[in-house]
Amino acid sequence: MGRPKNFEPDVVVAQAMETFWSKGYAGTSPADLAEATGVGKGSLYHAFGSKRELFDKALDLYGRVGTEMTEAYLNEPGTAKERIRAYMVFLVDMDLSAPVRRGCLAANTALELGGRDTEATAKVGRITEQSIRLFTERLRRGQREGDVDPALDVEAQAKYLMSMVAGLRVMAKTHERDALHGIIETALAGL
Amino acid sequence: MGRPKNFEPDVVVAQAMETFWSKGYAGTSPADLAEATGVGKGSLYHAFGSKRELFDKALDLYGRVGTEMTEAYLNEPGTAKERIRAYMVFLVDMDLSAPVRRGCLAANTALELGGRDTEATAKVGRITEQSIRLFTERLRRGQREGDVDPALDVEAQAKYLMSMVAGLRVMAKTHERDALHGIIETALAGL
DNA sequence: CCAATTTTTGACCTGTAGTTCAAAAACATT
DNA sequence: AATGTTTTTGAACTACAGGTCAAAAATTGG
Repeated sequence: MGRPKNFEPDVVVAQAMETFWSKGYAGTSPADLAEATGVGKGSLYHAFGSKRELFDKALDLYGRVGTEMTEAYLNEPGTAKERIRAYMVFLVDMDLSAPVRRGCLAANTALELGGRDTEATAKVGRITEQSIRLFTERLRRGQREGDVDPALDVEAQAKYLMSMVAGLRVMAKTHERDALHGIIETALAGL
Repeated sequence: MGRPKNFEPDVVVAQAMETFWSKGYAGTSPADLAEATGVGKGSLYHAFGSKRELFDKALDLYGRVGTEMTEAYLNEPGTAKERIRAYMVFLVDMDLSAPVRRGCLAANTALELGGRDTEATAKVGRITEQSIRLFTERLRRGQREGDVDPALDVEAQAKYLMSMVAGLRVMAKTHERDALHGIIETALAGL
């Protein structure tokens, strides 16, 4: 009962995510969010409480979608190295093909809010850990299947790969496709 | 002639740099800058024109200081690998020992303003290129001195190292010293 | 159709960002 | 000490950020 919502909360969160992604947290105003979602400011506040709470949901969504994509890429047929390379190339190409170079929402948040905003930082930390876990699992599987050196310290390698991904997405703000692809090859030479 | 300034512009730029570094560009208000520098808002505008122009000077200073430090670290006695490792460890430890995790001003700027603000992005790009050049030169020297494989593609390796540094400084927002040092070791295993 | 409930709308409010400016202050020169 | 020059000070101003609220609108149940 009651008047029905004329928007889908999930799609509003997704639209908000896009906006925060493009403009940053501080750079996104309630008016921006209203315009991006097509929902009135008042309604947004009624539904989500505050800009910050909406951002939290957006960041959660980003983490879920990112995890799904990572999982999907890593688990397609191929060796661990091939799949990790494909994943990195995908990320870089995605960054570069977007009209505005927005990088990684989690990394952006870490750099914009990190240190001051403990909750946001913790959330980014969890997203990061999740990615590291996926890399770890994929490398272990590679060891079982024989395409990854059994002596490799997979935990250390996974953290290294995570760091690599973060670095690539920073570099994507200033560098071109060829340079980035070259970095990927260099980074994976040891695998 | 005329009333003398009661502040050193260079010092003010340095203080502004620290503030932007800690709080980000959008997160730093003119009032913050006045407090950090001890100079009245009006005087700041009189001397620097706008928040944006002051930020430009701060970013330039950051680039110069960063380049000097990189040069100093890379050129102390030791092999290329040893010196690059020492430099990375230094950066990470510096990030971690600061009371507030502020990362790298250039990377922060790239992520906060990158894509929208072309001039800031270009400036970050130049700082990045400078670092890459220093890595390249140090690796070449290593080749001459016999501690770096002569077959190594030093340009590609230098870009890779730059990306690594960027990644490490993002990771420094959420991870601990041990993990970061581990990443450095993994990253340098191929050298 | 009335009551109860929930959402929307749009006006409104407080605080601060970013900037400007007029007047006073501090110097050098004559 | 009067003049010209440059800087400081502090108030003032516009715009917008972030958020609140009262009233209207849209629904369901009785």
